[in-house]
Amino acid sequence: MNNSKIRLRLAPSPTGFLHIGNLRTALFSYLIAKKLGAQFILRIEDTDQKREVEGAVESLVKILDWVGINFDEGPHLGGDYGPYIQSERLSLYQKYAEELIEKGEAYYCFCTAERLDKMRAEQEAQKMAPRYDRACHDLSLEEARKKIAAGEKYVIRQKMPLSGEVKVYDEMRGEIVFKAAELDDQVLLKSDGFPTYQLASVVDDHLMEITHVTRGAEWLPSYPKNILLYQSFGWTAPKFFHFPLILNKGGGKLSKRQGDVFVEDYRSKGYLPEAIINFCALLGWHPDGDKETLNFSEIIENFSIKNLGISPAVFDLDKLDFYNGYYIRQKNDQELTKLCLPYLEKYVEKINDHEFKIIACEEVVSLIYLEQVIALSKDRMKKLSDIVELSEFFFKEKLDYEASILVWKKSTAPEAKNKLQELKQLLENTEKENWSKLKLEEIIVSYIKEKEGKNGDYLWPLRVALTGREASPSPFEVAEVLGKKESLARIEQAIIKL
RNA sequence: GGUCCCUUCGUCUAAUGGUUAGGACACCAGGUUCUCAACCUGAUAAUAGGGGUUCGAUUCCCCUAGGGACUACCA
Repeated sequence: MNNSKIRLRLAPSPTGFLHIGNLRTALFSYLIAKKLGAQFILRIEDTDQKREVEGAVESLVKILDWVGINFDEGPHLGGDYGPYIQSERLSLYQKYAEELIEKGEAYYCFCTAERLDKMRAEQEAQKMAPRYDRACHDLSLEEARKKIAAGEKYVIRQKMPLSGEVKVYDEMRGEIVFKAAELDDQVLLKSDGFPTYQLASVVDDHLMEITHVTRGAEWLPSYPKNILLYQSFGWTAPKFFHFPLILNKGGGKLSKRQGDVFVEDYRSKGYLPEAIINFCALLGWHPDGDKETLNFSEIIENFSIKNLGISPAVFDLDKLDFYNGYYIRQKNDQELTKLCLPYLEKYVEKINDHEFKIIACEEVVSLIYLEQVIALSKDRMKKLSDIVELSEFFFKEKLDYEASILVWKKSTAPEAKNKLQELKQLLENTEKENWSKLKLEEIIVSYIKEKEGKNGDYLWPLRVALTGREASPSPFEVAEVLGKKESLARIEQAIIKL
Protein backbone atom coordinates (compact mmCIF):
# COMPACT_ATOMS: atom_id res chain seq x y z
CA MET A 1 0.00 0.00 0.00
CA ASN A 2 1.32 3.33 -1.04
CA ASN A 3 0.40 6.18 1.28
CA SER A 4 1.07 8.86 -1.29
CA LYS A 5 -1.46 7.42 -3.65
CA ILE A 6 -4.51 9.50 -4.49
CA ARG A 7 -7.71 7.69 -3.66
CA LEU A 8 -11.23 8.86 -4.34
CA ARG A 9 -14.43 7.10 -3.47
CA LEU A 10 -18.03 7.08 -4.46
CA ALA A 11 -20.18 6.11 -1.49
CA PRO A 12 -23.83 5.66 -2.40
CA SER A 13 -26.58 4.11 -0.36
CA PRO A 14 -28.24 1.08 -1.87
CA THR A 15 -31.75 2.45 -1.60
CA GLY A 16 -33.04 1.66 -5.07
CA PHE A 17 -32.40 3.12 -8.47
CA LEU A 18 -29.66 5.60 -9.21
CA HIS A 19 -30.81 9.18 -8.80
CA ILE A 20 -29.74 11.59 -11.52
CA GLY A 21 -28.11 13.76 -8.86
CA ASN A 22 -26.06 10.83 -7.68
CA LEU A 23 -25.08 10.10 -11.24
CA ARG A 24 -23.79 13.62 -11.63
CA THR A 25 -21.83 13.22 -8.39
CA ALA A 26 -20.49 9.92 -9.68
CA LEU A 27 -19.53 11.54 -12.98
CA PHE A 28 -17.68 14.46 -11.43
CA SER A 29 -16.00 12.14 -8.95
CA TYR A 30 -14.90 9.88 -11.77
CA LEU A 31 -13.64 12.83 -13.80
CA ILE A 32 -11.67 14.21 -10.89
CA ALA A 33 -10.24 10.75 -10.24
CA LYS A 34 -9.21 10.48 -13.88
CA LYS A 35 -7.70 13.93 -13.84
CA LEU A 36 -5.69 13.23 -10.68
CA GLY A 37 -4.74 9.74 -11.69
CA ALA A 38 -6.52 8.48 -8.60
CA GLN A 39 -7.83 5.09 -7.66
CA PHE A 40 -11.61 5.17 -7.91
CA ILE A 41 -13.38 3.20 -5.24
CA LEU A 42 -16.97 2.14 -4.76
CA ARG A 43 -18.11 1.80 -1.18
CA ILE A 44 -21.65 0.90 -0.23
CA GLU A 45 -23.15 2.83 2.66
CA ASP A 46 -25.84 0.48 3.84
CA THR A 47 -26.00 1.49 7.45
CA ASP A 48 -29.70 2.14 7.41
CA GLN A 49 -31.33 -1.24 7.45
CA LYS A 50 -34.79 0.21 7.03
CA ARG A 51 -34.05 1.75 3.68
CA GLU A 52 -32.11 -1.03 2.14
CA VAL A 53 -33.34 -2.41 -1.17
CA GLU A 54 -32.57 -5.87 -2.42
CA GLY A 55 -30.31 -6.03 -5.45
CA ALA A 56 -29.54 -2.34 -5.33
CA VAL A 57 -25.78 -2.81 -5.43
CA GLU A 58 -25.95 -4.90 -8.58
CA SER A 59 -28.24 -2.47 -10.33
CA LEU A 60 -26.05 0.42 -9.25
CA VAL A 61 -22.93 -1.14 -10.71
CA LYS A 62 -24.86 -2.08 -13.82
CA ILE A 63 -26.22 1.36 -14.53
CA LEU A 64 -22.89 3.06 -13.84
CA ASP A 65 -21.24 0.61 -16.17
CA TRP A 66 -23.89 1.39 -18.76
CA VAL A 67 -22.97 5.07 -18.78
CA GLY A 68 -19.29 4.22 -18.74
CA ILE A 69 -18.30 4.85 -15.14
CA ASN A 70 -16.26 2.07 -13.62
CA PHE A 71 -14.13 1.48 -10.58
CA ASP A 72 -10.74 0.23 -9.50
CA GLU A 73 -11.94 -1.21 -6.21
CA GLY A 74 -15.32 -2.09 -4.82
CA PRO A 75 -17.55 -4.86 -3.53
CA HIS A 76 -17.83 -6.33 -7.01
CA LEU A 77 -14.09 -6.07 -7.69
CA GLY A 78 -12.41 -6.56 -4.35
CA GLY A 79 -9.29 -4.68 -3.34
CA ASP A 80 -6.85 -4.24 -0.47
CA TYR A 81 -9.16 -2.12 1.65
CA GLY A 82 -12.24 -4.28 1.88
CA PRO A 83 -14.81 -5.15 2.77
CA TYR A 84 -16.39 -2.37 0.72
CA ILE A 85 -19.84 -2.77 2.21
CA GLN A 86 -20.33 -1.03 5.51
CA SER A 87 -22.69 -3.59 6.99
CA GLU A 88 -19.76 -5.99 6.82
CA ARG A 89 -17.58 -3.66 8.86
CA LEU A 90 -19.80 -3.15 11.91
CA SER A 91 -17.32 -4.17 14.59
CA LEU A 92 -14.94 -1.53 13.30
CA TYR A 93 -17.33 1.31 13.91
CA GLN A 94 -18.22 0.04 17.35
CA LYS A 95 -14.56 -0.08 18.26
CA TYR A 96 -13.93 3.46 17.05
CA ALA A 97 -17.04 4.77 18.78
CA GLU A 98 -15.80 3.30 22.03
CA GLU A 99 -12.43 4.88 21.41
CA LEU A 100 -14.15 8.25 21.22
CA ILE A 101 -15.87 7.55 24.53
CA GLU A 102 -12.51 6.80 26.11
CA LYS A 103 -11.15 10.05 24.78
CA GLY A 104 -14.10 11.98 26.13
CA GLU A 105 -15.11 13.06 22.63
CA ALA A 106 -18.38 11.18 22.72
CA TYR A 107 -20.88 9.96 25.29
CA TYR A 108 -23.55 7.37 25.86
CA CYS A 109 -27.10 8.58 25.53
CA PHE A 110 -30.11 6.73 26.88
CA CYS A 111 -32.85 9.07 25.73
CA THR A 112 -35.81 7.33 24.19
CA ALA A 113 -37.29 8.18 20.83
CA GLU A 114 -40.44 9.34 22.61
CA ARG A 115 -38.54 11.76 24.80
CA LEU A 116 -36.65 13.13 21.82
CA ASP A 117 -39.83 13.60 19.82
CA LYS A 118 -41.45 15.44 22.67
CA MET A 119 -38.37 17.57 23.20
CA ARG A 120 -38.27 18.55 19.55
CA ALA A 121 -41.96 19.35 19.47
CA GLU A 122 -41.54 21.67 22.42
CA GLN A 123 -38.53 23.35 20.89
CA GLU A 124 -40.41 23.97 17.70
CA ALA A 125 -43.42 25.28 19.54
CA GLN A 126 -41.12 27.81 21.18
CA LYS A 127 -39.61 28.70 17.79
CA MET A 128 -36.31 27.29 18.91
CA ALA A 129 -33.90 25.32 16.82
CA PRO A 130 -34.69 21.64 17.26
CA ARG A 131 -31.58 20.18 18.75
CA TYR A 132 -30.59 17.51 21.23
CA ASP A 133 -30.71 19.03 24.71
CA ARG A 134 -27.62 17.16 25.88
CA ALA A 135 -29.55 15.49 28.70
CA CYS A 136 -27.03 12.66 28.83
CA HIS A 137 -24.02 14.84 28.11
CA ASP A 138 -22.81 14.89 31.71
CA LEU A 139 -23.68 11.38 32.73
CA SER A 140 -20.62 9.81 34.31
CA LEU A 141 -19.03 6.88 32.58
CA GLU A 142 -19.68 4.60 35.58
CA GLU A 143 -23.35 5.49 35.62
CA ALA A 144 -23.61 4.92 31.92
CA ARG A 145 -21.87 1.55 32.09
CA LYS A 146 -24.22 0.53 34.90
CA LYS A 147 -27.23 1.32 32.73
CA ILE A 148 -25.75 -0.61 29.84
CA ALA A 149 -25.07 -3.57 32.10
CA ALA A 150 -28.69 -3.38 33.18
CA GLY A 151 -29.66 -3.82 29.54
CA GLU A 152 -30.70 -0.27 28.73
CA LYS A 153 -30.64 0.73 25.08
CA TYR A 154 -28.18 3.45 24.19
CA VAL A 155 -26.66 5.41 21.38
CA ILE A 156 -23.29 7.13 21.24
CA ARG A 157 -23.29 10.84 20.57
CA GLN A 158 -20.53 13.11 19.39
CA LYS A 159 -19.57 15.88 21.84
CA MET A 160 -19.60 19.20 20.05
CA PRO A 161 -17.77 22.26 21.29
CA LEU A 162 -20.17 24.58 23.11
CA SER A 163 -18.81 27.77 21.64
CA GLY A 164 -16.34 29.17 19.16
CA GLU A 165 -15.96 28.61 15.46
CA VAL A 166 -15.21 25.63 13.29
CA LYS A 167 -13.31 26.48 10.14
CA VAL A 168 -13.45 24.07 7.26
CA TYR A 169 -12.06 24.19 3.77
CA ASP A 170 -14.08 23.17 0.75
CA GLU A 171 -12.01 22.67 -2.41
CA MET A 172 -14.61 24.42 -4.50
CA ARG A 173 -15.71 27.24 -2.22
CA GLY A 174 -12.71 27.91 -0.01
CA GLU A 175 -12.92 28.47 3.74
CA ILE A 176 -16.29 28.22 5.43
CA VAL A 177 -16.78 29.22 9.04
CA PHE A 178 -19.45 27.61 11.20
CA LYS A 179 -20.70 28.61 14.62
CA ALA A 180 -19.86 25.68 16.85
CA ALA A 181 -22.75 26.34 19.20
CA GLU A 182 -25.19 25.49 16.43
CA LEU A 183 -23.78 22.01 15.97
CA ASP A 184 -25.93 19.18 17.25
CA ASP A 185 -24.51 16.37 19.37
CA GLN A 186 -25.29 13.96 16.60
CA VAL A 187 -25.64 10.22 16.96
CA LEU A 188 -22.60 8.27 15.82
CA LEU A 189 -23.62 4.79 16.80
CA LYS A 190 -27.26 3.78 16.77
CA SER A 191 -28.92 1.57 19.34
CA ASP A 192 -28.97 -1.32 16.88
CA GLY A 193 -25.18 -1.24 16.81
CA PHE A 194 -25.05 0.26 13.34
CA PRO A 195 -23.08 3.45 12.81
CA THR A 196 -24.64 6.53 11.29
CA TYR A 197 -23.31 7.88 8.02
CA GLN A 198 -21.35 10.48 9.97
CA LEU A 199 -19.27 7.93 11.84
CA ALA A 200 -19.03 5.28 9.17
CA SER A 201 -17.91 7.57 6.38
CA VAL A 202 -15.19 9.19 8.47
CA VAL A 203 -13.89 5.87 9.79
CA ASP A 204 -13.94 4.27 6.37
CA ASP A 205 -12.44 7.22 4.55
CA HIS A 206 -9.60 7.08 7.03
CA LEU A 207 -9.17 3.33 6.95
CA MET A 208 -9.41 3.19 3.18
CA GLU A 209 -6.88 6.00 2.93
CA ILE A 210 -9.22 8.19 0.94
CA THR A 211 -7.52 11.44 -0.03
CA HIS A 212 -10.40 13.22 -1.78
CA VAL A 213 -14.01 13.13 -0.71
CA THR A 214 -16.59 14.15 -3.28
CA ARG A 215 -20.26 14.50 -2.37
CA GLY A 216 -23.31 16.65 -2.88
CA ALA A 217 -23.71 20.07 -1.33
CA GLU A 218 -26.46 18.74 0.93
CA TRP A 219 -23.56 17.55 3.10
CA LEU A 220 -22.10 21.00 3.62
CA PRO A 221 -23.97 21.58 6.91
CA SER A 222 -22.49 18.44 8.44
CA TYR A 223 -19.00 19.09 7.14
CA PRO A 224 -17.81 20.81 10.36
CA LYS A 225 -18.99 17.81 12.40
CA ASN A 226 -16.96 15.55 10.15
CA ILE A 227 -13.89 17.70 10.57
CA LEU A 228 -14.37 17.70 14.35
CA LEU A 229 -14.51 13.92 14.24
CA TYR A 230 -11.23 13.74 12.39
CA GLN A 231 -9.75 15.99 15.03
CA SER A 232 -11.15 13.86 17.83
CA PHE A 233 -9.54 10.79 16.33
CA GLY A 234 -6.34 12.66 15.60
CA TRP A 235 -6.59 11.85 11.93
CA THR A 236 -5.77 13.99 8.92
CA ALA A 237 -8.90 14.85 6.98
CA PRO A 238 -9.04 14.31 3.24
CA LYS A 239 -9.85 17.12 0.83
CA PHE A 240 -13.55 17.74 0.36
CA PHE A 241 -15.49 18.71 -2.76
CA HIS A 242 -19.16 19.55 -2.39
CA PHE A 243 -20.91 19.60 -5.75
CA PRO A 244 -23.80 22.00 -6.16
CA LEU A 245 -27.26 20.49 -6.09
CA ILE A 246 -29.37 19.75 -9.12
CA LEU A 247 -32.72 21.50 -8.84
CA ASN A 248 -36.19 20.87 -10.18
CA LYS A 249 -37.64 23.23 -12.72
CA GLY A 250 -39.46 25.09 -9.98
CA GLY A 251 -36.42 25.17 -7.71
CA GLY A 252 -35.75 22.75 -4.89
CA LYS A 253 -33.77 19.57 -4.76
CA LEU A 254 -34.50 17.28 -7.69
CA SER A 255 -37.28 15.00 -6.60
CA LYS A 256 -39.55 12.27 -7.85
CA ARG A 257 -42.58 14.51 -7.64
CA GLN A 258 -41.74 16.54 -10.71
CA GLY A 259 -40.86 13.80 -13.14
CA ASP A 260 -38.31 11.12 -13.51
CA VAL A 261 -35.21 11.27 -11.39
CA PHE A 262 -33.78 7.81 -11.85
CA VAL A 263 -31.25 7.05 -14.51
CA GLU A 264 -33.05 3.77 -15.12
CA ASP A 265 -36.19 5.74 -16.05
CA TYR A 266 -34.28 7.59 -18.72
CA ARG A 267 -32.64 4.45 -19.94
CA SER A 268 -35.93 2.67 -20.40
CA LYS A 269 -37.41 5.63 -22.25
CA GLY A 270 -34.56 5.44 -24.68
CA TYR A 271 -32.07 8.03 -23.59
CA LEU A 272 -28.54 7.21 -24.63
CA PRO A 273 -25.65 7.17 -22.16
CA GLU A 274 -23.77 9.64 -24.36
CA ALA A 275 -26.60 12.14 -23.99
CA ILE A 276 -27.02 11.64 -20.27
CA ILE A 277 -23.29 12.01 -19.67
CA ASN A 278 -22.93 15.06 -21.90
CA PHE A 279 -25.92 16.68 -20.26
CA CYS A 280 -24.87 15.93 -16.69
CA ALA A 281 -21.30 17.02 -17.30
CA LEU A 282 -22.49 20.46 -18.38
CA LEU A 283 -24.60 20.83 -15.26
CA GLY A 284 -21.94 22.58 -13.24
CA TRP A 285 -18.93 22.20 -15.45
CA HIS A 286 -17.97 23.76 -18.76
CA PRO A 287 -15.27 23.07 -21.30
CA ASP A 288 -12.78 25.76 -22.27
CA GLY A 289 -14.04 26.29 -25.80
CA ASP A 290 -17.50 26.78 -27.26
CA LYS A 291 -18.01 23.16 -28.25
CA GLU A 292 -20.68 21.74 -26.00
CA THR A 293 -21.41 18.43 -27.63
CA LEU A 294 -18.76 16.22 -26.13
CA ASN A 295 -18.58 12.47 -25.83
CA PHE A 296 -17.23 10.85 -22.70
CA SER A 297 -13.64 10.68 -23.84
CA GLU A 298 -13.73 14.31 -24.94
CA ILE A 299 -15.13 15.26 -21.56
CA ILE A 300 -12.37 13.36 -19.79
CA GLU A 301 -9.82 14.99 -22.03
CA ASN A 302 -11.16 18.50 -21.48
CA PHE A 303 -12.08 18.15 -17.84
CA SER A 304 -10.50 20.49 -15.34
CA ILE A 305 -11.36 21.03 -11.72
CA LYS A 306 -11.09 24.80 -12.05
CA ASN A 307 -14.00 24.82 -14.48
CA LEU A 308 -16.35 23.33 -11.94
CA GLY A 309 -19.10 25.69 -10.84
CA ILE A 310 -20.60 26.19 -7.40
CA SER A 311 -24.12 27.39 -8.05
CA PRO A 312 -27.06 24.99 -8.11
CA ALA A 313 -28.34 24.02 -11.56
CA VAL A 314 -31.86 23.41 -12.78
CA PHE A 315 -32.47 20.15 -14.59
CA ASP A 316 -33.73 21.07 -18.07
CA LEU A 317 -35.34 18.19 -19.89
CA ASP A 318 -35.40 20.11 -23.18
CA LYS A 319 -31.65 20.20 -23.19
CA LEU A 320 -31.38 16.50 -22.41
CA ASP A 321 -33.75 15.88 -25.32
CA PHE A 322 -31.57 17.94 -27.57
CA TYR A 323 -28.47 15.96 -26.68
CA ASN A 324 -30.31 12.70 -27.03
CA GLY A 325 -31.62 13.61 -30.47
CA TYR A 326 -28.15 14.71 -31.43
CA TYR A 327 -26.55 11.44 -30.36
CA ILE A 328 -29.30 9.42 -32.00
CA ARG A 329 -28.47 11.18 -35.26
CA GLN A 330 -24.83 10.30 -34.78
CA LYS A 331 -25.65 6.59 -34.84
CA ASN A 332 -25.51 4.72 -38.10
CA ASP A 333 -28.63 2.88 -39.22
CA GLN A 334 -27.39 -0.51 -38.08
CA GLU A 335 -26.55 0.65 -34.57
CA LEU A 336 -29.75 2.58 -34.22
CA THR A 337 -31.87 -0.32 -35.44
CA LYS A 338 -30.35 -2.55 -32.83
CA LEU A 339 -31.18 0.00 -30.16
CA CYS A 340 -34.74 0.51 -31.42
CA LEU A 341 -35.74 -3.11 -31.87
CA PRO A 342 -36.71 -3.69 -28.23
CA TYR A 343 -39.25 -0.87 -28.52
CA LEU A 344 -40.90 -2.46 -31.54
CA GLU A 345 -41.69 -5.84 -30.04
CA LYS A 346 -45.37 -5.09 -30.33
CA TYR A 347 -45.06 -4.88 -34.11
CA VAL A 348 -42.06 -6.93 -35.07
CA GLU A 349 -41.00 -10.39 -34.04
CA LYS A 350 -37.47 -11.61 -34.48
CA ILE A 351 -37.12 -14.84 -36.43
CA ASN A 352 -33.35 -14.87 -36.69
CA ASP A 353 -30.56 -12.32 -37.02
CA HIS A 354 -31.64 -11.34 -40.51
CA GLU A 355 -35.35 -11.97 -40.67
CA PHE A 356 -38.24 -10.49 -38.81
CA LYS A 357 -41.95 -11.00 -38.92
CA ILE A 358 -44.35 -8.10 -39.01
CA ILE A 359 -46.94 -9.31 -36.57
CA ALA A 360 -49.98 -7.58 -38.07
CA CYS A 361 -49.68 -9.11 -41.51
CA GLU A 362 -47.47 -12.13 -40.84
CA GLU A 363 -45.11 -10.88 -43.49
CA VAL A 364 -41.42 -11.67 -43.20
CA VAL A 365 -39.06 -8.78 -43.78
CA SER A 366 -35.31 -8.47 -43.72
CA LEU A 367 -33.18 -6.63 -41.24
CA ILE A 368 -32.36 -4.23 -44.04
CA TYR A 369 -36.03 -3.35 -44.30
CA LEU A 370 -36.10 -2.45 -40.62
CA GLU A 371 -32.95 -0.42 -41.00
CA GLN A 372 -34.63 1.55 -43.76
CA VAL A 373 -37.64 2.17 -41.56
CA ILE A 374 -35.45 3.33 -38.69
CA ALA A 375 -33.42 5.54 -41.01
CA LEU A 376 -36.56 7.44 -41.94
CA SER A 377 -37.34 8.15 -38.30
CA LYS A 378 -33.87 9.07 -37.19
CA ASP A 379 -34.10 12.84 -37.62
CA ARG A 380 -37.39 12.94 -35.80
CA MET A 381 -36.49 10.95 -32.70
CA LYS A 382 -35.77 12.58 -29.41
CA LYS A 383 -35.58 9.27 -27.63
CA LEU A 384 -35.54 5.68 -28.74
CA SER A 385 -39.09 5.03 -27.57
CA ASP A 386 -40.28 7.62 -30.10
CA ILE A 387 -39.61 5.03 -32.77
CA VAL A 388 -42.95 3.37 -32.01
CA GLU A 389 -45.03 6.42 -32.78
CA LEU A 390 -42.84 7.44 -35.70
CA SER A 391 -42.69 4.15 -37.54
CA GLU A 392 -45.81 2.22 -36.64
CA PHE A 393 -47.50 2.99 -39.97
CA PHE A 394 -44.99 0.68 -41.60
CA PHE A 395 -46.15 -2.19 -39.45
CA LYS A 396 -49.90 -1.84 -39.55
CA GLU A 397 -51.99 -3.85 -41.92
CA LYS A 398 -54.63 -1.21 -42.27
CA LEU A 399 -54.08 2.46 -41.65
CA ASP A 400 -56.62 4.18 -39.51
CA TYR A 401 -57.13 7.82 -40.42
CA GLU A 402 -59.81 10.32 -41.38
CA ALA A 403 -60.36 10.72 -45.11
CA SER A 404 -60.35 14.49 -44.64
CA ILE A 405 -56.63 14.56 -43.93
CA LEU A 406 -55.98 13.27 -47.43
CA VAL A 407 -56.98 16.66 -48.75
CA TRP A 408 -54.28 19.28 -49.03
CA LYS A 409 -55.21 22.59 -47.45
CA LYS A 410 -55.40 24.34 -50.85
CA SER A 411 -57.43 21.58 -52.46
CA THR A 412 -60.68 19.62 -52.32
CA ALA A 413 -61.64 15.99 -51.75
CA PRO A 414 -62.65 15.20 -55.34
CA GLU A 415 -59.41 16.72 -56.53
CA ALA A 416 -57.40 14.65 -54.08
CA LYS A 417 -59.17 11.56 -55.34
CA ASN A 418 -58.38 12.45 -58.93
CA LYS A 419 -54.74 13.03 -58.20
CA LEU A 420 -54.45 9.74 -56.36
CA GLN A 421 -56.01 7.92 -59.26
CA GLU A 422 -53.56 9.54 -61.64
CA LEU A 423 -50.67 8.64 -59.39
CA LYS A 424 -51.91 5.13 -59.02
CA GLN A 425 -51.86 4.69 -62.72
CA LEU A 426 -48.46 6.31 -63.02
CA LEU A 427 -47.00 4.09 -60.34
CA GLU A 428 -48.59 0.94 -61.66
CA ASN A 429 -46.68 1.59 -64.84
CA THR A 430 -43.45 2.24 -63.05
CA GLU A 431 -40.89 -0.50 -63.49
CA LYS A 432 -39.72 -2.32 -60.37
CA GLU A 433 -36.13 -1.27 -61.00
CA ASN A 434 -37.21 2.36 -60.88
CA TRP A 435 -38.76 1.89 -57.45
CA SER A 436 -36.28 3.97 -55.52
CA LYS A 437 -36.85 7.27 -53.81
CA LEU A 438 -34.72 9.18 -56.31
CA LYS A 439 -36.30 7.63 -59.38
CA LEU A 440 -39.79 7.90 -57.94
CA GLU A 441 -39.25 11.53 -57.18
CA GLU A 442 -37.96 12.13 -60.67
CA ILE A 443 -40.90 10.32 -62.25
CA ILE A 444 -43.60 11.84 -60.09
CA VAL A 445 -42.28 15.38 -60.08
CA SER A 446 -41.79 15.44 -63.85
CA TYR A 447 -45.30 14.07 -64.25
CA ILE A 448 -46.69 16.86 -62.10
CA LYS A 449 -44.73 19.39 -64.10
CA GLU A 450 -46.02 17.95 -67.32
CA LYS A 451 -49.57 18.26 -66.01
CA GLU A 452 -48.77 21.80 -64.84
CA GLY A 453 -49.99 20.81 -61.41
CA LYS A 454 -48.92 21.84 -57.95
CA ASN A 455 -46.66 19.54 -55.95
CA GLY A 456 -48.90 19.81 -52.92
CA ASP A 457 -51.97 18.66 -54.82
CA TYR A 458 -50.28 15.40 -55.57
CA LEU A 459 -47.66 14.84 -52.93
CA TRP A 460 -49.73 15.62 -49.87
CA PRO A 461 -52.48 13.08 -50.62
CA LEU A 462 -49.92 10.56 -51.75
CA ARG A 463 -47.94 10.89 -48.57
CA VAL A 464 -51.02 10.68 -46.36
CA ALA A 465 -52.23 7.67 -48.31
CA LEU A 466 -48.95 5.91 -47.66
CA THR A 467 -48.59 6.87 -44.00
CA GLY A 468 -52.00 7.78 -42.70
CA ARG A 469 -50.51 10.86 -41.07
CA GLU A 470 -50.30 14.56 -41.54
CA ALA A 471 -46.66 14.59 -40.49
CA SER A 472 -44.29 12.04 -41.88
CA PRO A 473 -41.24 11.50 -44.09
CA SER A 474 -41.60 12.25 -47.79
CA PRO A 475 -43.79 10.01 -49.97
CA PHE A 476 -40.81 8.95 -52.07
CA GLU A 477 -38.86 7.65 -49.13
CA VAL A 478 -41.87 5.88 -47.68
CA ALA A 479 -42.86 4.36 -51.01
CA GLU A 480 -39.36 3.05 -51.56
CA VAL A 481 -39.36 1.23 -48.24
CA LEU A 482 -42.95 0.03 -48.53
CA GLY A 483 -42.38 -1.40 -52.01
CA LYS A 484 -44.56 -1.21 -55.07
CA LYS A 485 -47.24 -3.65 -54.07
CA GLU A 486 -47.92 -2.26 -50.61
CA SER A 487 -47.69 1.32 -51.81
CA LEU A 488 -50.31 0.74 -54.48
CA ALA A 489 -52.54 -1.08 -52.03
CA ARG A 490 -52.41 1.90 -49.68
CA ILE A 491 -53.18 4.32 -52.49
CA GLU A 492 -56.14 2.18 -53.44
CA GLN A 493 -57.36 2.23 -49.84
CA ALA A 494 -57.16 6.01 -49.83
CA ILE A 495 -59.10 6.29 -53.07
CA ILE A 496 -61.86 4.15 -51.57
CA LYS A 497 -61.98 6.40 -48.51
CA LEU A 498 -62.50 9.53 -50.57
C1' G B 1 -36.82 29.85 13.64
C1' G B 2 -31.37 28.74 13.41
C1' U B 3 -26.89 27.44 10.61
C1' C B 4 -24.63 27.24 6.00
C1' C B 5 -24.53 27.71 0.63
C1' C B 6 -25.89 30.16 -3.92
C1' U B 7 -27.26 34.67 -7.31
C1' U B 8 -24.96 36.78 -15.46
C1' C B 9 -30.41 35.84 -20.93
C1' G B 10 -36.52 31.47 -19.48
C1' U B 11 -32.56 27.26 -18.62
C1' C B 12 -27.13 25.50 -18.54
C1' U B 13 -23.19 28.73 -18.56
C1' A B 14 -18.53 32.03 -20.54
C1' A B 15 -15.76 36.51 -19.67
C1' U B 16 -12.88 40.68 -17.69
C1' G B 17 -11.05 45.90 -12.86
C1' G B 18 -11.99 48.88 -19.19
C1' U B 19 -15.90 43.59 -24.13
C1' U B 20 -20.95 45.71 -28.93
C1' A B 21 -21.33 40.99 -21.81
C1' G B 22 -19.84 35.37 -25.63
C1' G B 23 -21.78 30.23 -26.44
C1' A B 24 -25.48 26.19 -25.93
C1' C B 25 -30.75 24.62 -25.17
C1' A B 26 -35.61 26.50 -25.51
C1' C B 27 -38.53 30.23 -27.91
C1' C B 28 -39.52 33.40 -32.35
C1' A B 29 -38.63 34.63 -37.64
C1' G B 30 -36.67 33.36 -42.38
C1' G B 31 -34.51 29.73 -45.89
C1' U B 32 -35.37 24.62 -47.68
C1' U B 33 -40.22 22.19 -48.49
C1' C B 34 -46.35 18.47 -50.03
C1' U B 35 -46.18 17.88 -44.10
C1' C B 36 -43.31 17.02 -39.72
C1' A B 37 -38.44 16.77 -38.61
C1' A B 38 -33.24 17.44 -39.66
C1' C B 39 -30.20 21.25 -41.58
C1' C B 40 -28.73 26.57 -42.58
C1' U B 41 -29.39 31.91 -41.42
C1' G B 42 -31.13 35.55 -38.30
C1' A B 43 -33.72 37.91 -34.08
C1' U B 44 -35.33 38.60 -28.96
C1' A B 45 -33.19 37.84 -24.24
C1' A B 46 -29.05 38.57 -18.59
C1' U B 47 -24.94 40.86 -14.81
C1' A B 48 -31.22 40.78 -8.26
C1' G B 49 -31.30 45.78 -5.48
C1' G B 50 -28.58 49.44 -2.53
C1' G B 51 -24.13 51.22 -0.73
C1' G B 52 -18.90 51.52 -0.86
C1' U B 53 -13.35 50.76 -3.02
C1' U B 54 -11.67 52.65 -7.81
C1' C B 55 -10.26 57.07 -13.07
C1' G B 56 -13.49 52.88 -14.17
C1' A B 57 -17.07 47.83 -11.65
C1' U B 58 -20.80 42.52 -13.95
C1' U B 59 -15.96 41.43 -11.70
C1' C B 60 -13.42 43.29 -5.03
C1' C B 61 -15.97 44.50 -0.04
C1' C B 62 -20.54 45.37 2.94
C1' C B 63 -25.81 45.36 3.50
C1' U B 64 -30.59 43.96 1.71
C1' A B 65 -33.57 40.76 -1.08
C1' G B 66 -34.52 36.17 -3.32
C1' G B 67 -33.62 31.01 -3.88
C1' G B 68 -31.72 26.47 -1.83
C1' A B 69 -29.75 22.85 1.60
C1' C B 70 -29.48 21.13 6.45
C1' U B 71 -31.77 21.10 11.07
C1' A B 72 -33.48 12.13 12.33
C1' C B 73 -31.03 6.35 16.20
C1' C B 74 -31.83 8.65 6.72
C1' A B 75 -28.01 8.95 3.75
